[in-house]
Amino acid sequence: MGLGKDYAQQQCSIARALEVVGERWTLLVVRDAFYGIRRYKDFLVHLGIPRAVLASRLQSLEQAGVLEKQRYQQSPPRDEYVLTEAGIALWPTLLSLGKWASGHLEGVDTPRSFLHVACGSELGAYGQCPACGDVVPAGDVLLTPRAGLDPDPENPVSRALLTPHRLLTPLEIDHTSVRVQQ
Amino acid sequence: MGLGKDYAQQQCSIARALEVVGERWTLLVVRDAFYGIRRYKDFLVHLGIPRAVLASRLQSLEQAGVLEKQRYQQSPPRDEYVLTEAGIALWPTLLSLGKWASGHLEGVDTPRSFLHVACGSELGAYGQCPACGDVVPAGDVLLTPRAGLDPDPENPVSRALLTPHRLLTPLEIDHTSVRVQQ
DNA sequence: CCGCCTGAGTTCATTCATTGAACCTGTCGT
DNA sequence: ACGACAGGTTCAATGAATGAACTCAGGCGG
Repeated sequence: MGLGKDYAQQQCSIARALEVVGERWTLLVVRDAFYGIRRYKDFLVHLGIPRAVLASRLQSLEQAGVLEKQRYQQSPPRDEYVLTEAGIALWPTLLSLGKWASGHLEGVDTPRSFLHVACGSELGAYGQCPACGDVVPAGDVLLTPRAGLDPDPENPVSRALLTPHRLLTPLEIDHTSVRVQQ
Repeated sequence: MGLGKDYAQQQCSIARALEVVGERWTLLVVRDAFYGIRRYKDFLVHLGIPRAVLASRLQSLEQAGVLEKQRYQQSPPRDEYVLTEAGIALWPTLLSLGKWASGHLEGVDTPRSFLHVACGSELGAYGQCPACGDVVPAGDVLLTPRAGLDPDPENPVSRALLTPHRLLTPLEIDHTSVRVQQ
């Protein structure tokens, strides 16, 4: 991002965080990684992001240690992008952003719930489970669509997200008859 | 920001949040507002942001209901920008961003601590006080400089932030002999 | 009353980033 | 041999950010 070489900024950890995840599209890529999206094409289809920008964001997230490339087939060689431990640690940030928008912006409905997979209760603002009281790790969060979610039926990734789904587990996507027109 | 008219994005609360606070500089303006900065000139001096960009960000934050203009003198008429309740609700997001950078990025030291003003203990990742156990509201957080913080002595806002300071309370800034050269 | 100062912007040319479309590359199935 | 496919790169056009200069209204000192 390059906020300049100013002292105040380089020293502030919030500014440093924003240099890594503050660019346009970056946090949406990370969100999708939590949702179980792992492949270039699936990010492309789900986000509607220009190919060059996606390639650039995946590369900088990898360099920052947020995502990691993992080979999922040898030939042709294909990699998928998986959240590292540092990437998974962004979960509270993403959750609090989402909770903020649902609670404080006009006209934002909440088309998905984040539930504690063990007990089914909806997470609080800090990611804690109101029933158990504990902070729920991202892998134990169940992403569940709610009434009002209106996905693009042409979009196989949106369709796959209609099924309740644990964060971080790979999404099963039906790629038959999909053209990426971009 | 305008991420396009895609359904998946418009419906996702994280994407909606990013449309409001996801642009370059925006979250740093909000951070400074938590630090007690309220005036155009002080944001300018502290952030080193271009004037036009600052004016545009302050305006969109006001429109989004994150900041509110308050008149602090009648003549000449001067306003300051103060966080609304919705703006204050961004505190968990900012804190988790900062904690993430300190904990998971290379070479990020933590030049400031966030302490619970009542007991002096340092906040955890979710803004909770490890001693009291409760989540500390932003107004009860004491921002404290730590060893290694190396402010620009020419910058009166950086200087003012050397004193431990409660979030959200206006910063007292010595404006004598400051030139804004930009 | 005059000229200068201050805070809070606006204007504008230059530079930089994003966009969308087209193209490229290695491999596979047929 | 041929097309499809995943995962990119290239490139022209557009839009946003930058930094410097300018504006404007209201004090203030002399």
